Amino acid sequence: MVTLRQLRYLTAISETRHFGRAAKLCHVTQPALSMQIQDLEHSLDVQLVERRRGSVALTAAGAEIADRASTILTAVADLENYASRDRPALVGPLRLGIIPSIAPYLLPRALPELHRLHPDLDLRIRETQTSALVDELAHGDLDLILAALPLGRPDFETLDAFQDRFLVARQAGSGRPGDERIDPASMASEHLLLLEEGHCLRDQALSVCSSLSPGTINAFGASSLSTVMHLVANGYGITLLPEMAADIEVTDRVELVRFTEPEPVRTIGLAWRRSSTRRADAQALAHLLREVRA
Amino acid sequence: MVTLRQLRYLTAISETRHFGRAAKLCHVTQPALSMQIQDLEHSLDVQLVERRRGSVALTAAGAEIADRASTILTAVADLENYASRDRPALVGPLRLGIIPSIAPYLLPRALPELHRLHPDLDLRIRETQTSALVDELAHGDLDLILAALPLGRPDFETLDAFQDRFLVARQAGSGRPGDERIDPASMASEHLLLLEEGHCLRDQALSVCSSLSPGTINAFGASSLSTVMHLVANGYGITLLPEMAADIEVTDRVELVRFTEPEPVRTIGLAWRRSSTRRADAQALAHLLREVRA
DNA sequence: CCGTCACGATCAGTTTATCTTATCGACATG
DNA sequence: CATGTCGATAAGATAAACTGATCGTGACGG
Repeated sequence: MVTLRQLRYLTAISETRHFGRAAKLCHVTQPALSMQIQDLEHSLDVQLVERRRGSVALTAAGAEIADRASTILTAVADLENYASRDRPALVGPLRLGIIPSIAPYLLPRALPELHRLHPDLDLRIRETQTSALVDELAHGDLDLILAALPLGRPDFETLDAFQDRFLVARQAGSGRPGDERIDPASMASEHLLLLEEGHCLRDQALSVCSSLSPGTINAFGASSLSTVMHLVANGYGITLLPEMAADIEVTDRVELVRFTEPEPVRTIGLAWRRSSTRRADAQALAHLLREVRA
Repeated sequence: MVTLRQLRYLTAISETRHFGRAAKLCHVTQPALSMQIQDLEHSLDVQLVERRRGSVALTAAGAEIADRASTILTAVADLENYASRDRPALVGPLRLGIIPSIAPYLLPRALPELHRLHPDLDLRIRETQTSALVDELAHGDLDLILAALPLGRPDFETLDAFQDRFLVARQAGSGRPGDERIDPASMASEHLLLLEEGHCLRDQALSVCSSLSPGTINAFGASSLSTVMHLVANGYGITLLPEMAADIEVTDRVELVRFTEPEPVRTIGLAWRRSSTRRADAQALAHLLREVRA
């Protein structure tokens, strides 16, 4: 009979590729884990692990089973959390993922408030790009992510927090006086600086300026908005700046111009696994985010 | 710590609403089951079952947890089956659901052949309407269903087996000679006989004859095609007959007329849970079904 | 009003599962 | 060839789970 314990041990093997370390991960001794894996192999009648000199590897079947096991364990974890579904929101551990184009600008304002209003919240923050956050959320390594929506994941539930305008940032004094608004279509001739591949902000900026020919795009994307803005300040080009970053990234060597109506925006919101029970947390957090932004 | 055993026992309670019978279902004694349920309630810190005089009922939380438990147990069962994924197809137990407008016409031809070619197949057939089959497949009570596609379930994988033409069946001699084909739009004035609500064939017929006003539809749907055809034979109206039923349902008091091009068809195919490992079975079965139809 | 029944809870004792510690054997590496 | 790493195995301890007997409560019938 397959047990959850066996599945847990198998996923530990899958993560560590090492019996000893997997055992430590599961807080048991190595023989205990070895035996459970053997039991699992016998009850499924398939070899799951290749014990080779030097290192272990999962067989094809082992990888597939480990993958399914991981899904099942996440479902069980969500079931366990469901019990405490009507506890007050924002209490206890919460693993929150945030994309890099939000975290540095929102956290300084949100964290003090969050700590003041919800002192019992044990927040663990992870900052990385959307695709990694999505994977980790699906896998159960995160409880909630804050990113630009939509994510296109039917297994997630989402909640819009607010809209964030895109502005054009250019070197101070480089614009003709009097042109107060910029038409996205008119940006074709400018030198647009962008983040490197993988940042959703890059894709959003490109879709705002869809008329740009690929040749005018800076091939060497920067890895942080801060770097991009320093380039802008020194006249290397222009960029699209999310409004929420304006406070922090804008110096007096840079000026901001709004787009013509309808102004392009990105929708910032929260997402969680449908099977998890984080709606209350998401709603409370979204409310707080709207507050600190105002 | 939640265990699969506890989840199994809970689903048994959910199905039987009775500790004793649930225990029998799980092949344990009642105290064993009672204790596991109590353990589960303690580890989730929620009351799952209301022990009332006379009968037991699940609490709201209990119902939700039982539902999740059932999903998890299905996933585990599929994981267990995955091990034997590359065994020969159509061997061992296979629970197959078939809709009523297919089963009586295809089974007489398919079953002998199936038995001849796959003597080791232990086939259990369930015949009921699509919606029930879909629920049972999702729940893990069936392995495969044969129905009119699409089913609109992203958690299912499907395989088209063949197309089945719709024909018009009317009382013999009731048509004007020489009109060899019927235009779906021209059926507005006829008296269309249909199966009762819930049969997908009824909905398909209605969509073929979309121009029909609701008033001309027979309000008292029959519960079997056979009954409908007897009504047709006696001049009570006409009906749409799937071509595969023609052999069996058509007598010399009934005549069939084909529709004008493009002839309306239904797509018959197989569906299984994405997480299960029934593609090989489905492919083999679809192949055999195409053979016996030819 | 009391005996009986149905049903879930509880208890005691046994069986089974799982764990730990100690050790083995195979294979590297210096 | 000594040493270290790693997974398997063995023996005994501990924990989990089960059975069979029994209890307590409420329903029902005479």
